[in-house]
Amino acid sequence: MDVSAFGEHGPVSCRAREILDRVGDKWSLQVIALLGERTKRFTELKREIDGISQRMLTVTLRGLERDGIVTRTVYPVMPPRVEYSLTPMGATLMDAANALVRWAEGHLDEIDAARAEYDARAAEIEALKSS
Amino acid sequence: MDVSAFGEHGPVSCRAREILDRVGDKWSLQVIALLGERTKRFTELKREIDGISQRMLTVTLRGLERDGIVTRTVYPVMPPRVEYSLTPMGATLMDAANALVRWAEGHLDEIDAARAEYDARAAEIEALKSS
DNA sequence: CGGGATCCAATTCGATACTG
DNA sequence: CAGTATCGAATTGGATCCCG
Repeated sequence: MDVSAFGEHGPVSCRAREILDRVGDKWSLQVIALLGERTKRFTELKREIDGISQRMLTVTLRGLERDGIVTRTVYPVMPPRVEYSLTPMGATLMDAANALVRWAEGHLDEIDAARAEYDARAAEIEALKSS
Repeated sequence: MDVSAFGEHGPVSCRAREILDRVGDKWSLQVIALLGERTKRFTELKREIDGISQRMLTVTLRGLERDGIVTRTVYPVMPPRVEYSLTPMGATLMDAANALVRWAEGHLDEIDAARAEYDARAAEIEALKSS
């Protein structure tokens, strides 16, 4: 197991966490995934991401734009037309995130099982305490 | 660009987000990284993770344990001795997370630069508005 | 030593209303 | 259409105290 990728003892992985804050937040990954398909407009993204509020889509896109992961192109027409797409750096991020997404999909059942067992055991212990 | 790993249109990536919530939270990744080195005790982890409170270390470890990512071994001695280590599944998660951590480390400078440029441009626009 | 329980502050996020 | 602004609810996390 190669631990060095996380840094010697902490500080580096601490820096890495800043990026995980970005990609790991509630919506960024889905936005990146959808923009990986192709350039999309604001409303298009909002329609495709179930449950996101307009506010959070704006906040998420601004954050990704600030970090150089997506580009925002405004066409000065009426009504306004704004298009979002991944930067080259954003595309490489999507590739890296794929490893984690694949892991998640591949272990969902295992995790569900682990949770069920853990919760069952916790309930058992709870039952013992009241007896 | 392979988008299929994120699912057809949303629901799957939604499930995947549950796992990113786990690995992407404030401390899990660092805990996993440290346990990747070797089995460690509670206090050892607390000492090595800068800034973590005892409460959050407990909460983080419980969550990882519930998901079957770490094991918790209690030795019934006085004073108490509790050891944590990665499960086999936890080890594979660490491998997957490495891709993202490497990406983060490799793009920190680029992201910092993008942020600086974005902020500078925002400040410029702000200056224009007040003139 | 390894927590559990509680309280409090900060942050996050959704709903709503308004705008060029 | 694509936002901005504001408010309040919910969540998160730190500090503190206590216990076996």
